[in-house]
Amino acid sequence: MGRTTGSHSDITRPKIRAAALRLFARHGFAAVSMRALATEVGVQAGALYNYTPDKQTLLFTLLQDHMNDLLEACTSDAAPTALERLRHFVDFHIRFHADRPDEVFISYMELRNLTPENFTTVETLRRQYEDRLEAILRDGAAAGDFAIADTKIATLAVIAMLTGVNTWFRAGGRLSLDEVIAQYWDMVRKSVMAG
Amino acid sequence: MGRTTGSHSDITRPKIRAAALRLFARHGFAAVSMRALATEVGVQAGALYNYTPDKQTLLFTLLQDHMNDLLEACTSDAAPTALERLRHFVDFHIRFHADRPDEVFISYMELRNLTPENFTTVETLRRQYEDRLEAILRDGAAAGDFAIADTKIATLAVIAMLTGVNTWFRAGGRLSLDEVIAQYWDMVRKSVMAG
DNA sequence: GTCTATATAGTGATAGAC
DNA sequence: GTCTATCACTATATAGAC
Repeated sequence: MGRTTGSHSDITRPKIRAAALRLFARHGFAAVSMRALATEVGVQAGALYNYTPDKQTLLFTLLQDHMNDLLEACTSDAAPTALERLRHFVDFHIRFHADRPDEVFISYMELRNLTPENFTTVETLRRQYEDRLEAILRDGAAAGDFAIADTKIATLAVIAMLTGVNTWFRAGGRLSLDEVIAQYWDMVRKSVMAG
Repeated sequence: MGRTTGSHSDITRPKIRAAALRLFARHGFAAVSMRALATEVGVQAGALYNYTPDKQTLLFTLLQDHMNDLLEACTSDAAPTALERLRHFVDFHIRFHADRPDEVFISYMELRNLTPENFTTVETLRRQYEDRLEAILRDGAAAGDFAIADTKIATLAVIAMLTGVNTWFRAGGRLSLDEVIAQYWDMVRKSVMAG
């Protein structure tokens, strides 16, 4: 391939992505204008449309990519027991989400700003992630290690608890991420354990 | 007092409140125009300004009222043990929030659309509510009934888990609210209990 | 208290020069 | 690929008639 002869695509595209994540998380999708986004990137508003057909697609791409990253990173743990796989899930979930506060925030707050079709797509991916945890809980319950009345509710309860870390955790704060994970693991483990 | 001679204040004010709650929850504060709100109420846009000085104050009032209602309803339980007070808190929290899905949704999603001063006010009220739960957990830990590494983290973990019910629970669904509360109480109780 | 009309500013998206 | 300029529309908030 020849030179890019002045193309800024490789530079501008990631800058748009980073600026959109930051601004959408800070002010909300509806409150961020394409002009404000362009200013943050350092281009004029019209130039953004070389990278996205419209504002909606820009939001959808951010959310879809985030969910795909999550599913790809959430590898099935090879551990033999459900308890060990649950421990791995808790550790993974907190770490992965703590690393991407803006993506996580937008993924929860801006779902209602997706078109119905785009919402369905993202929702399907989210459901797949929940199913990974539910499978662990069901296995543990079947083996008699866990005492869970309803695995679906337990799944949602655990994920809500773990994702809640993002609302307050800041690196360099009173507690390290390892300490936080240790306490959440203690609480999650006890909450599902049998007698 | 005399007649209201044609005043619609007693009718229009609650209609504005109800319409704002519904529309802000459905589409987001920034995405709802004063015109759209007026249409939902059944008046012209200008008439709304007889009831609120601006859109920001309208949002702030909704959130502030919600937090005040929450703090007023969350009466200190007279139960002697921390375990019983915790059980009361779990039951109260889930029921109160299940009754007000729009208020709860807006209170979490639209905090960033408050001015800094208004945000601080609402945040202070939210902190007071968290303190009610933290006091229970601290008492239980001091009595040796609970095994909690850090009461602040445990407080946030439990509240995140309980509030998560609102993201999926719908009256008339597979499970009754009583069944849901029973399972969440089981998980919360186990998660904080000692040995 | 509600209306109509309006001031002032901003919106997403497009066209065409370079 | 980015720019300038622009279209068609919408936004919040206000003024004054009734």
